[in-house]
Amino acid sequence: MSYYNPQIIEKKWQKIWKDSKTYKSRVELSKKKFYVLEMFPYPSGKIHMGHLRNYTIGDVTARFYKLQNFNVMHPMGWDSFGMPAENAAIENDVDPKKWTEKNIANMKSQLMKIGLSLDWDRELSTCSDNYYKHQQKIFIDFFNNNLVYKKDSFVNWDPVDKTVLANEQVVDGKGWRSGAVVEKKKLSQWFLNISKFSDELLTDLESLTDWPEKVKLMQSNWIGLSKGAEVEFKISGLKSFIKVFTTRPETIFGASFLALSVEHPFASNFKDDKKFNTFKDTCLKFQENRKFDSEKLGFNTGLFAEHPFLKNIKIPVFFSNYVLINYGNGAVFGCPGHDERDYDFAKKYKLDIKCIIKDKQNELPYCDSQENDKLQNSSFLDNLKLSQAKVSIIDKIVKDELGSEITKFRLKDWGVSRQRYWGCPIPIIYREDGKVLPVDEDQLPIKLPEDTDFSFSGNPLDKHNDWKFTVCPQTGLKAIRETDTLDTFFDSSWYFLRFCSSDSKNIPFTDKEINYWMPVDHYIGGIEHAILHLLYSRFFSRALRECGYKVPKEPFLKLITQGMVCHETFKTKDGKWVEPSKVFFENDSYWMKYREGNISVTKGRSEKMSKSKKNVVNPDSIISEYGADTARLFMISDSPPERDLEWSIDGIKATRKYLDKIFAFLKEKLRFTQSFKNQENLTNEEKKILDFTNGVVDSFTNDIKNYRFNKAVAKLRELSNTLIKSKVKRDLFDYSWSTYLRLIYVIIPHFSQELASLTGLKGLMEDLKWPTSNKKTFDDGLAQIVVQINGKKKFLINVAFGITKEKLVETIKKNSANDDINNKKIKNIIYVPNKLINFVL
RNA sequence: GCGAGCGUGCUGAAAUUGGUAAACAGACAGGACUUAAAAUCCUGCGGGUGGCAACACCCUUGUGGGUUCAAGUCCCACCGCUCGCACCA
Repeated sequence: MSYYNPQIIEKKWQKIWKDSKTYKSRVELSKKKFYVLEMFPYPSGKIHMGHLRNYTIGDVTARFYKLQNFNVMHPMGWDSFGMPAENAAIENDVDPKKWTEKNIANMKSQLMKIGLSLDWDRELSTCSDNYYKHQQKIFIDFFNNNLVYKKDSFVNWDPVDKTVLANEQVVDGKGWRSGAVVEKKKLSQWFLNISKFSDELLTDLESLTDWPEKVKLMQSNWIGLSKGAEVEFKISGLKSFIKVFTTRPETIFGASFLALSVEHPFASNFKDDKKFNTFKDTCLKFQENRKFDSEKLGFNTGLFAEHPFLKNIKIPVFFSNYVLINYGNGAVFGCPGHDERDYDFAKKYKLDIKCIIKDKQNELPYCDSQENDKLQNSSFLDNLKLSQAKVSIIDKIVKDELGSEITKFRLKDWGVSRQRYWGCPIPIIYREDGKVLPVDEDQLPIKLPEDTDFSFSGNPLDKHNDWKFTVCPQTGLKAIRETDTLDTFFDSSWYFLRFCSSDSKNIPFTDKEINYWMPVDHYIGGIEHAILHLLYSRFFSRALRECGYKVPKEPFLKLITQGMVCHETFKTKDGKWVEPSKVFFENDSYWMKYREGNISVTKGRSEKMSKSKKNVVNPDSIISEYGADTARLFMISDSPPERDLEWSIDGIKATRKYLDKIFAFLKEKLRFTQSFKNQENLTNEEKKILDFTNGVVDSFTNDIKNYRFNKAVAKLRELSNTLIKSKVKRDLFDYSWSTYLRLIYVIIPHFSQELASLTGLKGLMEDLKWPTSNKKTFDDGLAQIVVQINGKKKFLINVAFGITKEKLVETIKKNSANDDINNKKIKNIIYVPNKLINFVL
């Protein structure tokens, strides 16, 4: 009979924690704060393994720092606007709000069962007007500070979701959620002025010393700085100038054509040209579906541009598909000698290919230049090194007022308009006199209407006349509400601030609370948010500061990006995925039961759990069958957090077995204690056990601090293995096992608390704080030394600690069974004190 | 194409940052208990050679080279995998 019954004890302790508000957090100025945050979930209705892993990692952290005497805040909320709710409304005729609330209730009860040390009093939900009224205020602040603006623009239109996508939400030309091929559509959109902070967002990455390098690099690439110059080319016979951006202005004497994007403003000169319009359509299609190097297309305008420095040189002007409107100026000068793309283009259209770098005539296109390369055929730049030439050409460009030195960023402003119902309404009205005005703050929140018809395609708000038509309260003039809603990334860009003041009624958050709790000390979530969510949040902090809010520039001090939860996959011969639980192994191959017989299946690689690959395991059923503590312990013992975790039901079973064993053993034998006083008269074995226990306290503490949870667990298992086998006196037994329980508490709190309570602890483990080690209590005066010959380990020897090299060599020679040391000539002896000695023969 | 990271037993991994490779687990195999199975416990588990045996010796961190008394760890080249960006001017 198993003594260990997680179903009962987990419920019991969860109730006690809840009733006694154990995890409630308040500002306490006298205590050091610690803000632990896991990325809040979208309430899909069910938690998945990724959640379980994420929140377990966060919970171990939160409990650990709490016991280390920090004032810990560990909140949870819901990223609850977004398309699944609206899709449910369209498909199943349910109210998005009710649908969402039901999902939240469901997921919350699942989260409760994990036993997380969350402060539920701070719970927030982005779709509640209690949250989004503050968000609307923030939007208005942004509006009044020129951080948001409206512009007509071609947008990425997702024909399946019928909405606009941000550039970042387009992956390989397809919608990030729907997977549909994205189309271009012109709409008037709200944009956040994130590019205003490009420079800052980039350089401040350096200050994020506790972020993974990988994430910083991804952000840095995304912001995409390039330094160069803008140069103007005059079009012969016209008054027009074409401004060109280049990172290699020193190659300007190699220019033999101009290439413009078909979306460049200059194209308006050809808007009635049928041939051009056909060409433009072709180019846009090419650009949308590009995979690798597509063919370069050219449209010769018949016009020529004047070279800024060579008055008698005229170069042809083309439109081409290889020049993109959304980078630089949408126009380049072609330098085919030293740029592969320009080279391809020039070859195709038989344009001049000039070599302007010395001795490279036979290596064209010569693109990656060397430090010592010098220029030729370049007028006043001849014989200069490229780096020198760059400086002098920029000087000249500036002096002659032909252009300027300039830095460009890849980062574009963030389009936040969504033609959707289930999002935060944008608090703007369009008055009949043409004015675009923010809603008065005393009218906030602008709530979503609840009687909405979802039977049309497109945006339901746009069709909801009662809601849409309004009047301006100041003037009484008729007005129309903005019917677009905000991108949900807007919602998640400041929720961590709101957690600090979740009950603040009139303002989003208070200075006092922000000042105390922010920044988030440890932020834990998936690597998939490395760019978007984190970059937007960093932008929000800066934008809010411009509006007068006192928030830190960088919201997240330390970032932990957890890996995915993976599971094996199986496929039938005709390529259908098969649930791993249906597969069995027999006669050296894998089979699945199918009607009467078995069919053979092949094992694929382990992949991220996903419905489509049928390799999902539901954490809720694992928790009800094996217990939350088993699930928690398994989630962190196999792999370090940032790496992918391989799901294994055998691992779960074995973890449960281990807990069963320890529970039954300790329940009978342990008397819980916090101290061990009687240190005299210990046997050598007992001394070792005591030292080992203390050593584990240190290593475990360090491993948890460094997010090496798997090592922390290994060390604890080593301790329990040792303790089970050894016979030590009662006091020491109690002390070592109690220490074990106090450490493992942060991982499996119900288990540990229950055992401690059963064996004598009155009260909560929470109140005991973290165990301290007494460092090395005993010293047997010996050092174990590795004896090597030519760098290879031969044997170990125990000698007095601190022994000199000479004494050690003497001892080894006297006792050594290895003839080589005594007989062969020793060339050299390397001695690492108290550790290792190497005889070089 | 550019950038980053990784490569250790059958598997997940560890190795105090240049000093005993494989800690801790999982799978598997053998044994004990049992009429039997499950559960539980014990043992083995990188490869090779020799030995009845306890054991001894040798090899082993993707491949090849280098630095060093000493390399999984540092350097160079190659192979393979993963991720990010990609006609970015």
